[in-house]
Amino acid sequence: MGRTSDAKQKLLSVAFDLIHENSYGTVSVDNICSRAGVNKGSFYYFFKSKTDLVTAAYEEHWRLKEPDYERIFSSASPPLKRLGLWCDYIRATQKQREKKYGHVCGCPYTSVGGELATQDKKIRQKAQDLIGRHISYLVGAIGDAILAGDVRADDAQLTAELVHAFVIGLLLRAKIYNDLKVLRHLEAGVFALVGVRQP
Amino acid sequence: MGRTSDAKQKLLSVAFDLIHENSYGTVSVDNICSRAGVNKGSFYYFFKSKTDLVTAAYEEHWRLKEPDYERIFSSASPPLKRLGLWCDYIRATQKQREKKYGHVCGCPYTSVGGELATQDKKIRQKAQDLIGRHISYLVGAIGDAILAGDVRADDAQLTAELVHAFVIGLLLRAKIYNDLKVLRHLEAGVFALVGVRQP
DNA sequence: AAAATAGTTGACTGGTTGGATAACTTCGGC
DNA sequence: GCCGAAGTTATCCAACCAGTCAACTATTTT
Repeated sequence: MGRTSDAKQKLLSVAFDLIHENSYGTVSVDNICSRAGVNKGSFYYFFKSKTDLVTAAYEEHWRLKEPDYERIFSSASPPLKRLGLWCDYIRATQKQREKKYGHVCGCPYTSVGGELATQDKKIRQKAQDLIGRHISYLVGAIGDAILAGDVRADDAQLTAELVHAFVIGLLLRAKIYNDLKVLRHLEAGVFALVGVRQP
Repeated sequence: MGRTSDAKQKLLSVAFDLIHENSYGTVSVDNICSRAGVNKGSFYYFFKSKTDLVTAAYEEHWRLKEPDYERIFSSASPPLKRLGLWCDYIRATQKQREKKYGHVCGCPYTSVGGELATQDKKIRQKAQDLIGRHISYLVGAIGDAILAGDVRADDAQLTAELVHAFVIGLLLRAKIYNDLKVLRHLEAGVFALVGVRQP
């Protein structure tokens, strides 16, 4: 009952775009509202603070991405293949965003997580949460690779964390250099970290 | 001639601390001035903008750190030993800053570089510049390791870039998790990336 | 001691910030 | 056809923002 609206969805999507393209600190609630075509009063009807909006926007973003992760990390593919598909997916996503935003923008979760880690507990926790979900997909693939004997690594959780660190680091480099060529050696690094036996 | 002052140095050091502890976006010129005990008029006597201050503060910070890098990467030590010393140095620095700031703060250059990569060209370029100086030390050590046959890697520049990506990624993880334990496996990752032959 | 230089002061500007609010409109269910 | 829930609107605010400025003071050179 009552009237319906797509304002909330619009705010979530615009907030994600604007903050990913710029940064949390340089995007104001006014910016988000005017780009979304929503009044500020409506904004505070749906969200109790800027922090709140951001955590919701990132949660929503992951919700939309998760099916892709399910597909990529499906046990239909052999474990090392899954890691390769994941690398391809990251490159494709970054390429598409570069086109959309006119800039390489790196990893959305760790960008905002890093920016606000020391200042906003809720955002830091949401970043941890989303990172954890990524890592558990990696743990699955790396664990299977270990079982299959494809790989020198022996601790799937630890190795997944190192691989994740490498990938977000490479994405950060790509953002700072504004250059997708930085991502050329994504697989090389990932495979070196898991210790693939023979090319 | 004319009167002398340590206000400029004070501003550089306070700006570095405050921005590293928080972020560029949440630290204002007023914050920096009041913590440094300097009036805003004096600030704009020494620096023409906030951007200007930040690039100068990071340049100054590197100037003070460089002697440590000269020592760590001195060819007096065998190449893999240099990488080990570097990992120890990173952990020690992070530990000391955690104590000082009450928080794990990650890599100062890539934090601010990532925050402003899409928005402030001068800061992005300064970040690239400082990263480049770090990497050239890594290239030296990895190049020597390759010559000595210690390592499976064969392209020092490329490998140094991957190692750097891994390290800034791990530092970002440590910041987001506010936990130095994340850095426990720093060497493990670095050595896996360069492909050390036998433990 | 005068002139030139180097640094200081604090009030000021115009615009923006996150957030609040009260009156209003639109709608589904009865 | 009316009631209450859901969403909208315009306006307001105090705090804060980066940056400006003209008057002032301390120091060194001549």
